Amino acid sequence: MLAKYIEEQLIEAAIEAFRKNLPGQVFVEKPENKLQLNNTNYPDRLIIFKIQNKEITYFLEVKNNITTPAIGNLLLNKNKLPHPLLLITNHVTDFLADNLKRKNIEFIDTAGNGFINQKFLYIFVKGNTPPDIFKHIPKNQAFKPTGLKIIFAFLYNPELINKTYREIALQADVALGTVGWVMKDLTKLGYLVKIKGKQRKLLQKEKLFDRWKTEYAERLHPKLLLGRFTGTIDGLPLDLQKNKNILWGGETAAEKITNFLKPQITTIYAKKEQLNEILLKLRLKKDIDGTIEIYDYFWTPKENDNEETVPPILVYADLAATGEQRNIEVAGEIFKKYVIEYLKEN
DNA sequence: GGGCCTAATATTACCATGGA
DNA sequence: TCCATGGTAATATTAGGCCC
Repeated sequence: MLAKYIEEQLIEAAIEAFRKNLPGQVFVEKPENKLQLNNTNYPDRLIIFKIQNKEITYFLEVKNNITTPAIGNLLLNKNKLPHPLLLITNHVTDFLADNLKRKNIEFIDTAGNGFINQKFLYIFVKGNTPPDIFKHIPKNQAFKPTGLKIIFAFLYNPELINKTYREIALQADVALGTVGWVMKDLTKLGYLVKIKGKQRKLLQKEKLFDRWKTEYAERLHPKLLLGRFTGTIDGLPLDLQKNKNILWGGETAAEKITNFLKPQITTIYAKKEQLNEILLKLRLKKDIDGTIEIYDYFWTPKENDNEETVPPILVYADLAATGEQRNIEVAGEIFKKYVIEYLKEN
């Protein structure tokens, strides 16, 4: 989550830059009252453009940087809203501008680039560079890779929230000191409170998950990739499955859960130390363009967990991260059917 | 591409506190 | 007093940018 003052600065700068593209034609209003939206955690504000006696209302989605996974999340969210969604971001590169345009995601950035596609107004500007002040915006510890591991551990196993820092560090596979940083951050951001003296409680789980899945895809998921391979896979090695050391993920897991998707990429999550054994058993060959991806199995499975796929929250995050329309639709189904269970407030 | 420098991030080791 | 726990300063590691 961006700090509020940075978010405000981004909005102001982007609007100002956008105004310069159309001098004298744009008026902006920001309603004072925060909106209450059913079944939607964000965005929490809207913006009204008045152009040539016509008016359009947008919900705002503010991002420091926009990436493929973030685009996937925007596609997931934009159809839930009663008004169109306007992305405000630091900088949209030429490539990204074309990509957003193709996916009909409207945006403006601090450099003056933008894409507006309404019946009475069409604007597409790209190629401008942003001002220096927005180049380095600090991130919260909670949404750095180790923090993301901890948040996942809490969402996957809610009981962990009231374990000791040492137990949390062990389960999430991070250092003890990291837990302290992350807990402090989550409290500061309003996702964690202490009740009845010592009990901890996770708040706004859906909002936290929404943020997690975006940051996971951008910051942790790429780090977990152990390699890409080619070969033919008929099934997972049974002995490794029994020990819960190897699971299907991504599109492959989505296919097994929903039967809707025909996977183009085979995704496997496995313990790093067993990679060589897996490659031998499945006869896989390293290939940077291969369609079999193996990721590091970074969490600790629950005792009673006997699934052959990774937890649905991870399947959902993996699908959203691809930014592919066909995966986004299946991700939506998985959310309604499975993910929502993990996000219930207790 | 390699070497260097710097900043960001993660871990380790230690300290303070509170309860038994 | 001892031990478990939460908290944090110091240190190590990693990543990214720049120059040659």
